[in-house]
Amino acid sequence: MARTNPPFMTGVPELLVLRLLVDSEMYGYEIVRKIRLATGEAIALGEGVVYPALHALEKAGALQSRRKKVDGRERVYYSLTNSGQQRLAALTGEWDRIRQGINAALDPSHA
Amino acid sequence: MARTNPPFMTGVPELLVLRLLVDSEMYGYEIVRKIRLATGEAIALGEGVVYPALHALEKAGALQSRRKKVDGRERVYYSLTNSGQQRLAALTGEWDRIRQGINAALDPSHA
DNA sequence: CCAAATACCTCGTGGTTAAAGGTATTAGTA
DNA sequence: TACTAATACCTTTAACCACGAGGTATTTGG
Repeated sequence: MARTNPPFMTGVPELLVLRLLVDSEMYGYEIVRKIRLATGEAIALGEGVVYPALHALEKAGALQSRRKKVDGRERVYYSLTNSGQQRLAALTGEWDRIRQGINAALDPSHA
Repeated sequence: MARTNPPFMTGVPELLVLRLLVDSEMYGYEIVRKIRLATGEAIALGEGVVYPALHALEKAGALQSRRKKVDGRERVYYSLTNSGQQRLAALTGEWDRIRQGINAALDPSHA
């Protein structure tokens, strides 16, 4: 339904997924939980956001996946490719640019 | 054409327009230029973004406008309403929440 | 035995940015 | 004088993507 398009979230799922996978390979369900934790509950992405993001990133060559059975339960583990690391670097830079620009505009000291 | 949906820009035009109008009333074309300046060239919004944003905000009751002739040239000046100030406060808070969440996740110290 | 948690997935909606194009007036310049 | 750039307003089209809702199957815990 997506009542309103939530502010400031464009590109955020991709950025967070890429960032988390720097530390270690992870599976989708795990990523959903880790995003809540890593952002201090500020951002909670549903599975309907994370899974499509993972598929898109893999299709784009930024991630690779392997299936693994753990405790008789099937998981799909994702890890960063070289291309994914570059993508993360680019996205992080873009985030810093936008963030600084907005904060400069918000800063009352220019008035 | 919007080749790709640019990262991190959802809600940003609305936020910046509201913020600029705190200082003084302004007209559309002026806002377009001020946004470039206020963000240190980090963000450049076209007229095709700013004008629709102004209309939407006015329709929502966050802005009010008055026409004014300056040097024989017609301008539409916008200013914040009470409702607009509240909206700005809410959006600013939301921006801080998201920003802090993302920065926490990006911070390598958690690894 | 049954509910909740785990783990994966897809589809539809709709809000939002952005580019391109359109009109009209004024200022500068060659 | 003619032409271009700048000022100032606007709309339409298109693509994207986050989100919610819903769906399947297995395992764990009470």
